Order: sequence, then C-alpha cells, then structure tokens
Amino acid sequence: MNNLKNLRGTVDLLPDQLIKWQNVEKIVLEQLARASINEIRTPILEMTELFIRGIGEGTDVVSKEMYTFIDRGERSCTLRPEGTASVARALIQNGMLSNHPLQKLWYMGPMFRYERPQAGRQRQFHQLGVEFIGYDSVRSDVEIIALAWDILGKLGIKELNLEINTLGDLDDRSNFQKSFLKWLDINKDSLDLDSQNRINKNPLRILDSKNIQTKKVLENAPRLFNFLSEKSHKRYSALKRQLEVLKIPYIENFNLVRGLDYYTHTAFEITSGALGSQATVCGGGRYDDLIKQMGGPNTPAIGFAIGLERLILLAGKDFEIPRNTDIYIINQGLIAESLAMDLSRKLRNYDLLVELDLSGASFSKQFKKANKLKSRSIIVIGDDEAVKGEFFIRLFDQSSNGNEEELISFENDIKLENWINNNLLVR
RNA sequence: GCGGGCGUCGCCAAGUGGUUAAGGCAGCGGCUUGUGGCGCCGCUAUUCGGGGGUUCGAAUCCCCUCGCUCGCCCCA
Repeated sequence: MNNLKNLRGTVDLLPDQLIKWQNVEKIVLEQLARASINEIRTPILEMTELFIRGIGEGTDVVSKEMYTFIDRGERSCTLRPEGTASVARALIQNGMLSNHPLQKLWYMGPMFRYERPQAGRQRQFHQLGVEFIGYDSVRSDVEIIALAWDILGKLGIKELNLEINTLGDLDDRSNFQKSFLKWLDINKDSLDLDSQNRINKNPLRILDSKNIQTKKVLENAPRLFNFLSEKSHKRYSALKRQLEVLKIPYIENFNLVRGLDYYTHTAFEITSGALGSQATVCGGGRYDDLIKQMGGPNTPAIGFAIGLERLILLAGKDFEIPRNTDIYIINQGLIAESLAMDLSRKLRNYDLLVELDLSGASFSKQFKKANKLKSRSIIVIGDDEAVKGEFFIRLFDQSSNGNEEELISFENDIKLENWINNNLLVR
C-alpha cells in the first residue's frame, strides 16, 4: 500500500455508500421544501474571529477543536465547526435582516472539528442545519422541533427521545449564575476535575456533567429553573403544552445545556440509544442574542442541526437499495456500436436508467453483465441488426418468457416509445 | 488529550516460531468468438499496516510507529 492516505477522521464516501446518502438526503430535502424553507450556502472557510465571537471562547469547540491556520495574507482562518455563526454573519453582512426580517433557512455541508474519531464522530462531518430567523413566538420553537422530529420520522427512525429544557434569557442566566458560583465556591472540592476547570471558563456546562459523583453533588445545587422570570416560565409552559397538542413526546432534562454559548430559552436534543455513546442525532435551541452580539439588528432566532453521519447510521436498510438499470444495451460491431451510441442518447430523454456496454466483449459476456446488473430490459444490436437498421428490445427479468421481445427499426421512435411506456414506465 | 481492543488479497477470513501463506465471495479467462441466470475448469498475496530487533528461521515473540475501532471527554 502506498503512503498517500486520507487524513485521520475523514472518509471517502464510495458509490455504494452514497446510495444511502442520496436516498436519505432526497427525503430530507423534500421535507424542507414542503415546509417552505430556503437554502443558504456560506463559505466553509471563515475568519477565526467569527467563531470565537459567535460560539464563545470558553467552549470546547472553540478552545480546542478548531482547524485554524494562517493564510498567505496572514489572516487567521478556520474551517467552520458549525453553521449558525456563518449564517448569522451572512445575513448581517448582506443586509438581509432589514429587507426580510423573517426567514426560514437551511444549509447542509461539511463541518470540521479536531476530535478523536469514534462511532458517529468524524473530524470532517456533515450537518443539516435549519434556522428560523426573526421569529420569537413559542410557535416557532414548536414548529422547528416538529420539523426535526418529522424529518427523523419520515426516515423511519424509531425509538427517539426528545429532551427539552429552558435556559431562560440573559438576565435569568446571570441571576442564576451568581448564586451558582457561590454554591460552586463552597462545593468545588467535591466536584470532578473537569468540572472544577469549568468554574471559571464555562460554569453552566458543569450542570451537564456525566460524572456520577458530580451528578450527585449537583442535586443540591441551585437550579436555573428557579431563577426563571415569569415570562420565561410562561414561555416554557406554552412550549410543553403545544408539544403535547402535537403529540410529540418529550422528556424534561433540566441539566441539558448546549455546548455553544449562544443559546437562550428553549434548548433541545433528540437522541437515540442505537448510536452508542454519540447518542445525539439532533441538537438545537433558541439564540435570541447572537445576531445582535455579532453586530446585527436585534433579531430573535431558533435553529437546530442534524448530524448526517449519525442520521445515516440510524436510517434503515431500505435506503441502501440502488435503482436498477432499466435498459442495458448489448452491442458489437463497428456500425452496431455507433448505432447503439446514438440510441442510448435518444433513450436518455426518458426517465430511465440506461447503460451502454462499451466493452466490445462477446455477446455472452455482455449478457452476463446485463444479468449481473439486474437490468429490467436489454437491447441487442449486432451486425445483423445494424445491416437491417433495427434492434431487439426485450424484458430481461427471470419471470418474463420473452414474449415482450420486439424488433424495432431505428427510425421508429413511436414504436420504441410505446414499448417503453407499456413495459418499463408502468410499474 | 487519556484509556481498552484490533490490523493476513478489493471484501470475509484460516494460520500462534520451520521448506511453496488455507478457504469463501468478488474479479478475470475458458468450457459456450451472437444470446444471460446453473454448473464445471483455470488464474489472481515473493507476502501478512510500516520500521527496527530477537532467532539458523517470524504473519506468528519484543520495541517503536501509523491506522482502525470502542469508551472517557465533547458534540451533531
């Protein structure tokens, strides 16, 4: 084996694997289009500052997972680790927020985080993100959760858990934080090391600790929930009520804190036990202050991201089935080969999967190939046919007895079309 | 960044110190130069992720390294 290899945490998606990706993406894009959500594409490469300010300096993503380098113009550049900051930047920069204060957007593409690869986790991974910009009603929270839930449902993914929480607004959070920091000061010695390190950097994340002992100690800590304003409380209750109306089951998880700093109020995650330790397939929440913080107009927003690698892991085997060849063109001989080429172009006017055999191999070989591909029908053109200006077309599955075989002149497009309509396009 | 497991052909694998590294699938060729699915026959790893060492001798033992994988952490 030579020593040119892909980088750690990156993968080649080969044709066989892409069948599943394409089938899954097709369903997803259909759902997005039906919900009137528009695509936005932003650069994969951004200035580093965007993520530091957008995501938050204290977060793990920014402090230790970014692919950052200095370019030839001595600018600090970063391969995007997530999509929301770029979308916010693009909207601000292009003046989109004054012309179109309300927007529903989606994006899909590669993201980069320098982490140890694991099941469902790559360094280059792919996310589908949806952002509702300018929407502040609880109904937009509900719609976006329902949208994520339904995309996963459309893909036939079962046994999902929706976890929700509210993080309150900035005031709620700073009130809580004061009290929480006091408590941390007294109890820090009983926390695990990771959590102790977070006290100064990102205290809220301590709530989300997986350490069993820390979890136990935290049971006596002040709760963010008790610091919520009347307004935040109402909002959260309304969210729960509406999810119940839609019959979307949820679990309240008061320790659910998103890893990116920009979230406010609603936070949610959709997880699946089938994913192993990387259980989260979808994560999202409200970020009412982000756009303003980044220098834009005061614009509330909510969004989510779905990890496509994890989605592919969860989607069933049904999505792995490729579309079969409809017509395989067996051909041999100088004139026959040129007629076959011409015919194959004509056939591409139909919604059919047509493969022209270019091997020049024996008829027997070409038949075997057609059979291996499970082609639904074959066309045969050899010297005899070429001379007469006609070709055979016939159904090729095992059950057919050859009655559907037809001899058609190269000029007779109508006869060809009729045969196709009767045999291939009716299913 | 820290732990555990693993690394033999494109894929799945046998082999655990001794002359030529099983087998299956796939691929290619033939039986059958113009008609498929079955069957039969043949071909396909000077080499066991890479490098070094131990040994008369290593895929098999030791060291280093790379990669994969599963956890921790973090996240989608």
